[in-house]
Amino acid sequence: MKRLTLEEIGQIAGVSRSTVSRVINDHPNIRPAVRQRVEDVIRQTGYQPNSAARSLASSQSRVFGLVMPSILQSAFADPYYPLVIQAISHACNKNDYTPALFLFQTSEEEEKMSQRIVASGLIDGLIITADTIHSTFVSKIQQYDIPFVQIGRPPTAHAAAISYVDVDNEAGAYLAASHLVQLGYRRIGQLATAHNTAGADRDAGFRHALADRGLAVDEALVKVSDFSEAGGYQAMLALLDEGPEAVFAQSDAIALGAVRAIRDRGLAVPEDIAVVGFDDMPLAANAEPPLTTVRQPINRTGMLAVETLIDIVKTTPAPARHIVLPVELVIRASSGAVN
Amino acid sequence: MKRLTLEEIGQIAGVSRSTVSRVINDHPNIRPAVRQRVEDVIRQTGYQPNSAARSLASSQSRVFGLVMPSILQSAFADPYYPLVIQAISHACNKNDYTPALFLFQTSEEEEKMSQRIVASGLIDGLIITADTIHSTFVSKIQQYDIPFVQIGRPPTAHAAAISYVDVDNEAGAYLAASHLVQLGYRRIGQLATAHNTAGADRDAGFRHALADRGLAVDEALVKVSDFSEAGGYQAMLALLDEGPEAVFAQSDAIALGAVRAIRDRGLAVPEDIAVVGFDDMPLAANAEPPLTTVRQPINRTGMLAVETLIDIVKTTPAPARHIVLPVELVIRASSGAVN
DNA sequence: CAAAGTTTTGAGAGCGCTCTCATAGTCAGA
DNA sequence: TCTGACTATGAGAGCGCTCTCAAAACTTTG
Repeated sequence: MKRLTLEEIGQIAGVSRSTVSRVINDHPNIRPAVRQRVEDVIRQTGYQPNSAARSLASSQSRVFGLVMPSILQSAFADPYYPLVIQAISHACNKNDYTPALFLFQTSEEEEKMSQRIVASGLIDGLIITADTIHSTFVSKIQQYDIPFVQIGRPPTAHAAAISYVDVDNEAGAYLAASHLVQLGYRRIGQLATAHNTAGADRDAGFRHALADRGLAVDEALVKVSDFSEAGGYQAMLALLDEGPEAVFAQSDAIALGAVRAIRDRGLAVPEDIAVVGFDDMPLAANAEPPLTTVRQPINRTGMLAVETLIDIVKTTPAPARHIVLPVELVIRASSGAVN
Repeated sequence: MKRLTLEEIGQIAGVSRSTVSRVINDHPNIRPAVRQRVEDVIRQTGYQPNSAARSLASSQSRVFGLVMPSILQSAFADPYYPLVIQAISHACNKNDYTPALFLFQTSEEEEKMSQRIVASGLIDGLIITADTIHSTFVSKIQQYDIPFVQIGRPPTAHAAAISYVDVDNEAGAYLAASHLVQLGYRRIGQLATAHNTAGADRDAGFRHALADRGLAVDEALVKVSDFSEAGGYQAMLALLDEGPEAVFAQSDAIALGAVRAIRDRGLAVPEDIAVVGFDDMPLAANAEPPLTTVRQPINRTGMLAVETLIDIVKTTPAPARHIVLPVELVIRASSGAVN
């Protein structure tokens, strides 16, 4: 199955290379009959334009890089990332872009790859996620003129200049915490996370909710975890010593770990301690008890990240775009509101 | 930061484009002094060869496609896949290849993309994983001359002609089941899976182990699950009615679901029912109780898949390579062997 | 029906590399 | 010092597209 060229397709269809190129790129001003004829030949031969030649001539590759600058074992264990990857992959497929994956496990790896990513012309734009507050990747990438969008709000200092797609973490946490207050719980704990803006925003929402209802936040009831189930388990064990009535976990994985810890101490959810999570991962609904949680639209997040990036690539230089998607509270048994 | 070309690097270093090209591609027969001078200029300027031009001229892109032909929600929920992706990404980084991600959620998506993947020249080779027995992707791809390796054994009918990297699922299951028999359990159940060769091989190992020790397999004690925690939970619920003393789960996620089901019925692991998993995911060690399981070398699997593919790309046509990696039993508390 | 405009098509250069082939440079041996 | 055998370097074609510009084919209009 020898690979054909534009020239050969043109020969078969009796037109020039240029005309075939016009048909492929959907240019106007082609006689309908000619367009039809060319399209038929393309379909029959299964012709696919050579992407190297294309990107050399047009200087764009239709490849996006999906970058996760600081992937730790524990970070990738969070089922959130596979879902994001899936969403982005789907959005790329739909828009005729190819997603290339760049995961960095060490800073040497990051260092080595950055240069390649930025300067080889292989990549038209970057979607950056799983970035931590202390990461230097974004500031490094900003020095080059490669377009990028971040998933999740960047640290405040840079947020204005960077395009990003985020979910309304603060509102979500506010919803979750308010829910617990309204159910009558007073000693409300939080399983928080560090070094990421999502965690910071969820923390802020949690605090606002309590404050708005006249409750003081007892710092002893706030424990720091990572985003894993195991982290949630450990943090909850510590929290249990403080005798909480309810707990807001910053992710579903953390919440599940918390539930396990609570039960291992011989207590029941929600009878003894109510639990609310965040994310609404598939496993939240299947958990025992089903988890009250804050649903975030991962698919839309991925889709919008890709579409925004396409937009930026087309119109560079463009003002930074900031998209914040709404979230919703999903009430299930773990918070004690339904039985 | 304008992008430089070979020609310009040559000008700065006082040599021709050809010589610079030789330096970059590590050709012999360059005076050490010249090579040094050129390398200095490259380093100082941060020059990166344009990858489109490179692949147009050399007709290879140094991009591999990572294909998951039939990704269901539940399949991707298995923490196994993120780890495989991570391993492959790492191996690609190391070997100066870029991994492009192709996840197909529907067969239309698969259809649309296959042609692009195969004929556009963007991709030098394919790593295929998460393929089911009924998938048609591999047979479709075989009609083209694009090199590929599969992760996991293909169905027997095609296995001989296809290069793959697998782990010794049968031996692992044999180890796991033997372990349970040796501990004195007799009514040993299995939480199995369908439509995948790994599951079939683990099933075979399970049965051999029982047979070798004179135990008959009670088919009522074999329940089919998918690879998710929720699936394991449901299947275990069904299995519990048959009164098993021990259970071999075909994955850690399934095992964790099983543990949850057992406890929900008020029974204890391992006191009432022993549980053994497969995979040795990070969460197996952190589970409560820690999970006895079969460790498979995911990192090596990914690394070998990439290295094998590189080899095949270089030497096409090449005989199919079959690599089967050893696994080992990791004994923890859930099987009742340690307390 | 000719002139002027408009639409459609083709020719040709060029994108930044690789790779072959020819030439310039180096060195040993006579 | 000159010749033959290497080794090191450069020139040039070509990879398969896109895109500009000019020419050809058609329309419209006075």
